[in-house]
Amino acid sequence: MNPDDRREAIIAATLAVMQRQGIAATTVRDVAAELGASSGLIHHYMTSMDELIAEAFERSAGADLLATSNLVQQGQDPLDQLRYFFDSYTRSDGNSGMQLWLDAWAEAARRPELRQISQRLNEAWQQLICDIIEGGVRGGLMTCTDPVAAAWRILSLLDGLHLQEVAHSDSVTSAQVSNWSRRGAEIELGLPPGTLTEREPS
Amino acid sequence: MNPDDRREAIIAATLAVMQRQGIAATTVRDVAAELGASSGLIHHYMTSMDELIAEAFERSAGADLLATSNLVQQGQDPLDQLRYFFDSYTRSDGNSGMQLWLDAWAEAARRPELRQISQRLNEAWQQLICDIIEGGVRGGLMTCTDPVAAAWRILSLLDGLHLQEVAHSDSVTSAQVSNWSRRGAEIELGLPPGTLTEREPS
DNA sequence: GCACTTATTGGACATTTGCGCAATAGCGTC
DNA sequence: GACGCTATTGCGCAAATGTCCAATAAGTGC
Repeated sequence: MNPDDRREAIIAATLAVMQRQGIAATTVRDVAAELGASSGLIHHYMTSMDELIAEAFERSAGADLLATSNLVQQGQDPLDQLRYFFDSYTRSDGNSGMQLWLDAWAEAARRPELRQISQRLNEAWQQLICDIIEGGVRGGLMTCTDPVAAAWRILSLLDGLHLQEVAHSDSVTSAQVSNWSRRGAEIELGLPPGTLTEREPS
Repeated sequence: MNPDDRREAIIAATLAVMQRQGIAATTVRDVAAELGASSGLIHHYMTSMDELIAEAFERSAGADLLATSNLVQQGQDPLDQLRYFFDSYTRSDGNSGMQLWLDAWAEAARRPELRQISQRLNEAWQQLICDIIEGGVRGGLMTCTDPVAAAWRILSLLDGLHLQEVAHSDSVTSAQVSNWSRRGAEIELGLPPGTLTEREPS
């Protein structure tokens, strides 16, 4: 197989294992089994386990960010963009992605490569929200005196609620994450209740 | 040594190792070394590694909750209580406590006993905030139509910001966590800016 | 002093881990 | 068809880990 393709296949297999078992429980042998290849092959392409994990996480989390960013672009105005943002962030396609983030945040203190990636991606998420807010304020659609702080708050609120949902699904449900976070953003930006309500699937 | 004291000593040693190396990297042998005893002794008092970790985490996180709860009691009115709450939650005595929470949330999916404890404690934190809000609404000091949701939002916002501070200290600083979360609560509860500002250390 | 309980030790055991290495297979080039 | 490069294999190694267990030390009540 083409080396580049093989590398991609290894990363994809790693991601599958990571989503199924978590970062800490991902082993070279599991990845090899997922790939249907030998464990030696993984080391032929990757220097170390850490590199493998960091690369796989970046691939997954980066794709999510890009997807959301693209979806936001489709919004007609800042309010519409924010609605798209929440639709994308609170979509309920399993929580494997969020569990990965939980692992990454916890491991960040001890894995420098992973830390760098998660920090960069989180800042990009914040920037995405910040741009929407600044557009909304300019257009007179939103009220906000400190878009940077507000963007961090909205992102942190979402992450904090998602965290509860993933870690303690009995405490906070997926629907509550969606409703409560949207309502929080409405309050934050001086929007009437219901402005950011989820689109009805047609 | 007295069995009860010995048990406490084991838990204290476990906590020290957990804070130094993280939950996932805490081993029985490390705890034994920290204690200056043999590894067999740990298993003589604890059924399993999971129980050991869960108990140590509960001891630490439970003490934090109790301390904050006691401090909140000293507040003269709900606004004062909320101020005490933020003072306690955003105090900067190192982040080892928050790193433990990050580890616990990430591990919750894979360690049922730990999950149960973290869930119970998080619900208690939410309840603490919820009680303050309900008192504030009753007294006409705060505006809030859904105290349960608002309490989850304030807690999640704090956790989400702290998370950024602990995982990516370059992105969000301790002071920003304090300022931004207090401002967020003011917006949430319809309070004038500055109402929840940190007390000046006299 | 003697039996009995319990705290404590130190190491054995099976398993799992990341990683390395010698051997093999596959494929393109002359 | 021979050669050479590299992808790939499969196994082995050393280290680490949770758990268990037989042996010993230390009390403790009679």
